[in-house]
Amino acid sequence: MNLRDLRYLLAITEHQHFGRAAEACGISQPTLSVQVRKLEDLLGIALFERTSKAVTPTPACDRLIGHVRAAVAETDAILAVARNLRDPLAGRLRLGIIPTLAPYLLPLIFEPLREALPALKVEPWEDQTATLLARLRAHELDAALLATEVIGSDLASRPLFDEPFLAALPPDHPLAAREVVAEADLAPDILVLADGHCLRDQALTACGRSGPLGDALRATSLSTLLNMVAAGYGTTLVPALAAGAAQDAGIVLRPLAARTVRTVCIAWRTRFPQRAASEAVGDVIARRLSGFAEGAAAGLV
Amino acid sequence: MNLRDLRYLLAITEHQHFGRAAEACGISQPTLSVQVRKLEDLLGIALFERTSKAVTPTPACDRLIGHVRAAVAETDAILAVARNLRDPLAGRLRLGIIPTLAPYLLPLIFEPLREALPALKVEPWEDQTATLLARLRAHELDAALLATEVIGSDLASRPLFDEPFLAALPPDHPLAAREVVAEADLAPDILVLADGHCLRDQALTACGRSGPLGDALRATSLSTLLNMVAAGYGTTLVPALAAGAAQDAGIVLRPLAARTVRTVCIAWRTRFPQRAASEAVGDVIARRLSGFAEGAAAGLV
DNA sequence: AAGAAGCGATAGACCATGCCTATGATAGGG
DNA sequence: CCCTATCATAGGCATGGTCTATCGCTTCTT
Repeated sequence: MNLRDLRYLLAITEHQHFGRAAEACGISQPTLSVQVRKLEDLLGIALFERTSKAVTPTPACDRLIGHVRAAVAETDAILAVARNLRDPLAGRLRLGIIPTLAPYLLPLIFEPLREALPALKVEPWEDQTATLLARLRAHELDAALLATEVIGSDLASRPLFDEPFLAALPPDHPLAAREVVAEADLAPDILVLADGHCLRDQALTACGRSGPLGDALRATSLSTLLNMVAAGYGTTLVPALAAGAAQDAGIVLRPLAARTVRTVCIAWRTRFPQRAASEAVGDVIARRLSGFAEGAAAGLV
Repeated sequence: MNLRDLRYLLAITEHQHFGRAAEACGISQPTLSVQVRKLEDLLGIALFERTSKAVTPTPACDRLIGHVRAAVAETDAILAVARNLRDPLAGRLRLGIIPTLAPYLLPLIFEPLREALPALKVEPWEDQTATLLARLRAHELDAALLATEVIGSDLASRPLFDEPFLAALPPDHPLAAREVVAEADLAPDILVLADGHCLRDQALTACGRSGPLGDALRATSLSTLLNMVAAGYGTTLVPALAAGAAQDAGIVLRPLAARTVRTVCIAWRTRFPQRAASEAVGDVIARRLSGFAEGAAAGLV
């Protein structure tokens, strides 16, 4: 059975006339006759009572016509919904973001995103890198903002901007007196996040420390970590986007001698059909944060 | 858009695998790939994310799939309903019956009809001949039981059985003493039905009367007419099927000398597609009433 | 690390089917 | 009695759905 034939059927019931129904369908009258005859043969029932005067639906046709209308309406709905979904920059984009980035980056990009991609509903999801990648592979996320390059044939990534690290010191810390702090100087009393945070490894690598650390020194969130530093428990490296939050907590920030940065990337499945959406989101973020690294590294107290 | 493609789409979402979905659809895998690709092009959106490992519906597909299921379900419903309607001796038959026949014939044929045509739902409709014919032509009835032959190229009819008339007399009427009553003897004080009833004209013709009649003598139903006769207002001719009702009313019945009958016919539109149904109903009625005329005309008190 | 296997995409050939124009058959009207 | 209107039929054409064979890619295995 063909949807086209169902539309023909509706046209005939509406016009009660083969010629005019055919015209309404944009086909010739013989074609309409043949197709309706075929449909009648297929269904095994007569659908219309033909006279040279009028064409009347049979009782059987009356019984069927409701379902016919419903079927045609549903297919029209398919087309209509598809038309609305056609814009690749429309719909929703489930965007994973690592916890050391989300609270500080999101406020900056919400408004630009809404402005540049009004039809795209970006749904943030905060989790650590490994979890984000797993969810990305499981199709539970469409893209993810990470501070690490993504390797693997099924996933691809693209750098968006560099985020400098800053030395975070208690106000009374000896290093707070310096204009610039060397990364290695932070090593002795550095505090880091718990396992799983990419920031933890990046901080340890930057300051050249690799030995074991006491459990008490592992904060579960950057916010907690900042509070611990402010309370004098030690020092740490903070990503520049969190500078404001760090200063609010009463922390002294200093540029790093080697100007260490981490690169924020957007990652997606290579087969992701709405790739244009994740590309566009990446563009908006990159543009919003262009030049951020230079300003952040230089312009601090 | 094609219904077949929608079924393909459902198969893929179910199996998440082109090869197995193709097998389930009874087509080859390349065909399925091509058709789905065409559907995606038509809709302008990607429906599946293909990997060598898995085939995952896109969010857009998730949005559409409900309508797809509904459309396919409706077309399946069309096929199912058609299957049920295919048997011409199934479904409903709107059967018009004249008022002087309906109350007396219907009790006799209901059970035989149910037995012979269990799938056919006969829906009786009681009206006078002219109205029945109009409704028949307007496709508001499928067949009609009349006491007149039908003329016209759009309608056809077939005799089913002869129904004798009987003389209906008040118990104390002079004619009640006779074994057989001549039709013409009823003329002087005959009572007839109101205009529009075929029985009215038939009774008047039978007894040879044609002059004007008083308004008071025109009953609006055979039941009322019988009560009027029983009350001594006059005489009439009753169709034999109403004999029982007449006797119950206290009327004396006598055979007629000329054995006048009326012929009950079934009428239908010549183009009526379910003609087999009306034919079958006619057969059942004719069989049930075969030999009725002889018995009714002879076997009365 | 290399070969094998599984999977979807592509190419080219075939044929079913929907479409058209021209014509026929039938009924109704001037 | 012809003429018109209507639906049905016939034959030719083109689109498009289907097949088999093959490719490209990924993944598993040895």
